[in-house]
Amino acid sequence: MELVALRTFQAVVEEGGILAASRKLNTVQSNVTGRIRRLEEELGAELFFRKGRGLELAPSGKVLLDYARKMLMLERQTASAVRQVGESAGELRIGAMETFAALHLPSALKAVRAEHPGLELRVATDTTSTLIGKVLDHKLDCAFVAGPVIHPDLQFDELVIEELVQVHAAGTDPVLLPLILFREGCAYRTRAIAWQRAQGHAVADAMEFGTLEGILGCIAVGLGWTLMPRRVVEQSSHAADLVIETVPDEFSLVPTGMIYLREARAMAALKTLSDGITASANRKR
Amino acid sequence: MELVALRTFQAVVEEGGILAASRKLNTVQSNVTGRIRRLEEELGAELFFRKGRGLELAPSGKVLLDYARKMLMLERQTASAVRQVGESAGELRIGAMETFAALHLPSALKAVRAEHPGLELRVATDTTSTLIGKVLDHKLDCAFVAGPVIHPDLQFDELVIEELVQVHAAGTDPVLLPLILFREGCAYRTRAIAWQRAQGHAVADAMEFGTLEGILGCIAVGLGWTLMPRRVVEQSSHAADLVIETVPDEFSLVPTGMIYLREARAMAALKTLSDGITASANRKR
DNA sequence: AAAACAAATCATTTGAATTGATACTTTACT
DNA sequence: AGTAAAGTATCAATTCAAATGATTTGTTTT
Repeated sequence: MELVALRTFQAVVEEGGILAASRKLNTVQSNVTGRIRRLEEELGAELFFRKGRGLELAPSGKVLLDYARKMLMLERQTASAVRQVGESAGELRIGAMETFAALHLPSALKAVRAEHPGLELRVATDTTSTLIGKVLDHKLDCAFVAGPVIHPDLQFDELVIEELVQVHAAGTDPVLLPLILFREGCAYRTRAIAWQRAQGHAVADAMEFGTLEGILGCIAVGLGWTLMPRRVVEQSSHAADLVIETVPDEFSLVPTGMIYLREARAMAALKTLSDGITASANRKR
Repeated sequence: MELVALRTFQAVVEEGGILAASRKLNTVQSNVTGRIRRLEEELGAELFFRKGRGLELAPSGKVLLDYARKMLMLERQTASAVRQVGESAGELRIGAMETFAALHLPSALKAVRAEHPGLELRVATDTTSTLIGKVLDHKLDCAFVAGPVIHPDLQFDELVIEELVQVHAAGTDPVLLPLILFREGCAYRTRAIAWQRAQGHAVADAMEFGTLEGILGCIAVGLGWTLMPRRVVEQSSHAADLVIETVPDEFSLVPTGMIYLREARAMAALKTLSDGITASANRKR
């Protein structure tokens, strides 16, 4: 099976016919007919029902269409990922949860810049689950996420233990307010919900929000409450308006660390980076 | 990019050289050299470092290797999935959680057999998450899983609400015993753990076990406790030795239903099947 | 220095995919 | 019914990209 065949097949389905597909693919009709026929021979399956004029997708075809889409998607990803490696030589692509980026990255990045002056640094913030996927796909060289992460291809080095606290505005009662959280996949989300359950509170409708300062701003004006690392709240520009409540250890303590592919390039820079994190964490303690 | 190129690339990496790869692929050395060179041109990346005699995988190559493996894996899956469709004409492939299979399937299958006499029935038991994957990959026509399932390509029809109860052996204290559960991905697992947390109990080390009767057997001799649908326990051959404790609604009630691809073939048989389930559930109530 | 091994290069060949023309089938219109 | 239009299948001729086999270049090993 070759990808040309799958590209052709997909075009026929999407254009609704062989002639239309041939135009889209800049080739002639007989060519498309032939490629489809060979694909059918190879798979030993009838992909289309021939109806004199026009085709109708057969059951096998529907199945193949799903897989063809996956493969062609993967082909595009492959090409872009491999090209990126070249472009990202001398580049360190770092991912981090937004809270982590705000709290720990700045000083650590300074250390990396000092030790590896030629290295360009890129930082992308996202949720833990998305970051894990991006590291696995070589889209990022490393990422700072809530742990523990257990995966055969990934190394997880625990660096700090983050203390989550409950935050709400002065003069409001969090029990009555909705939970405000990052979008789907946020590692603190499950903690917040588990804690609520444990307290016997129904979980109030959770709002989702994209940015850290945005969440704290909403909370400061009394729109809701959230669970967030203590130091993030203390550093925030809204700190004056916010009330911090401690949370039992089993819900509050989150091991947080760096993940990277076990067979990583740029090991030296990664070491500098993680050392920078632990150094700055110790200074703050 | 074509799959021959990726197959060649993979062979070179795995055999550790172009000559060895050429032998494996039943072709000549210059051929392999050419395919690799063209792949490098197309991707605009150096995949190997040439060291006079022998090659060394370059960073871009490492990335490509990961993706090549994924694609070639997907190619095999594609071929087998498409071939299966042909073979499985006149076949209904059903997946179910083991508990569900024991409890609800038998009578429903009888109904299907009566209405569609020619249809061959296959049943595979697995965990909810695995079953979802298999339905998405067209490996199964439908599956009975713990809901709710929210996915753009899947239809989830809720059929029954399962009541989970705590089970342990007469004369034992479940608080002191380990939790016994199905393997990773079991939908009742998170329930059991959430409930334990809510009660303020530490979650005792969970044991994992493959079969339903196996779990109940272990529990009957006092090895642990578990969370399981009430009717399964009542029907079990070990029922006499087991003690049932009710669990608060928010942890015990599990919406359970049938999933299938929105664009499913064999709609008629699926309807018969789900009707059979609801009919038998009503009879039991 | 010679032998052995591995990869790159290149002229030549081969064959699988493409082309272009033609035949066939259904649908739409008069 | 008759005809035009639109779509697909088939097939001989062609083409071009990939495969071949021999040669060259470079690196280890002895």
